[in-house]
Amino acid sequence: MTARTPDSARDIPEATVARLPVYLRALTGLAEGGTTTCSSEELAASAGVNSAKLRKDLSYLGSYGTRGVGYDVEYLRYQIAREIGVTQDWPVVIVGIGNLGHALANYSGFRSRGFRVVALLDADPDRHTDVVAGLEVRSFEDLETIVAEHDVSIGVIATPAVAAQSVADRMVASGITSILNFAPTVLSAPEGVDVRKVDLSIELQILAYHEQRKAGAIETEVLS
Amino acid sequence: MTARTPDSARDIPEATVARLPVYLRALTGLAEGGTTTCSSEELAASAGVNSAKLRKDLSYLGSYGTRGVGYDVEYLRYQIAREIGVTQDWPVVIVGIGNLGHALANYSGFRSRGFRVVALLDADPDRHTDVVAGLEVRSFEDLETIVAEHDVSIGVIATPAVAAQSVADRMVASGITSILNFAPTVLSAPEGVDVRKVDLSIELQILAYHEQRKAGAIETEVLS
DNA sequence: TAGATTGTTAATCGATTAACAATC
DNA sequence: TAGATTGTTAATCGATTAACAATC
Repeated sequence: MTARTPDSARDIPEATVARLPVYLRALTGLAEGGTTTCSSEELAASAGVNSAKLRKDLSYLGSYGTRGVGYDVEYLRYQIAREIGVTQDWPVVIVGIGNLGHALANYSGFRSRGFRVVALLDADPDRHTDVVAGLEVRSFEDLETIVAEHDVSIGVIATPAVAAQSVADRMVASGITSILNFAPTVLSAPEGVDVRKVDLSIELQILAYHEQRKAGAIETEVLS
Repeated sequence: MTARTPDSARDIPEATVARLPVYLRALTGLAEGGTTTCSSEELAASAGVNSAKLRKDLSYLGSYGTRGVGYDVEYLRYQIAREIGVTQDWPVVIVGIGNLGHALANYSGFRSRGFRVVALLDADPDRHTDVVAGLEVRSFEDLETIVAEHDVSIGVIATPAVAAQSVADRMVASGITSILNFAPTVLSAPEGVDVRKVDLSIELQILAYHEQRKAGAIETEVLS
């Protein structure tokens, strides 16, 4: 009867969840470099966070370190991977095989992190002859069949903005419960369906905002 | 002598800055749909946030609404665009013209939001004959010349992870002060240089984490 | 034992939200 | 004036951070 119950994995703060993949990547890097043990200070440095935050984050998962020593790289890596759920294989479908869908289909970082692209779908029949990343581009009409066949729960949307909501609705209807949206539009989805958005131009706009303020500061200096 | 000084644009919270581009997009959508006036409630709905947060965010910029009436869509759109800095044109270079660089170069959302891709660079000479999105792919060696010529302050990195840090260093040396990094690695940059990261697989891992917990919840239900 | 480093506490900081006075 | 909706206040919530007791 210890204080640490196996499934106390319950409420990990969102901010921590978002950093776990970063720690995972850092640990993989350390392991590849031959490091077998590391301190919170070292791991924090390779993940680009401060060590207090790292230790606090890890404390939500359990006590996987050794005081006075640090963390076993391989052991911690496995524990985090298990916590995120990437020790298992996640089948994924990508809808919208334009430039971005093409890039996503070929992105090796998915496969190496537990995601397996099982199908590429596009509404445009002209694309159905294409083979991208070793997969034939199929009709969007095949969505339900594919989701059922491969037990897909994660869908990626890389269509134009106008099509995104109807694709999302159809994904939800077919049984998908997590959506990664690259289309520049806000999607609505029922309770229980997670939607995350990656917006390329928003990141650039945030940089522009700060850049503008830098320029402003210089102007002020020059004028004063 | 009002309470609102034009340059009190000073300290806008980071969380607010990150949402301004979302509001901008929502306003553009409303304008295209023919809406000329909207309430905070309506705008919040199309941006996918709650209205209290929206009003609080807008209050950092100034008082651009009318009590009892709402906001003039076009006026507010302009004010936000000005605040972000996208009323001016930002020249951008993209380094690394693989699948992702290709997609980024062709992404129309950049151009339409005040970003102009002035050059595509790649270290691989085999790619230097390619024309992508109407631009010739040039040698990475041309970076300094291009940055100076077009007064580029924003760089986009879409290279493999191993090359990213050296590309970033070279960008900084050439005068670039904002970097958007798509390579799956943590970049270090000197004080005064902003780095933002977009990591495709991290978003998918966050979804997997939540998906796994849904599955766990179902299992628990079945077992009980 | 002495030195090192974790895991946790508590203080601080920033973000969200509801409620409502101000005001069109 | 009455109704509507903003802009702001204040309370709450969650995230970050420094500091340090626990412990290898």
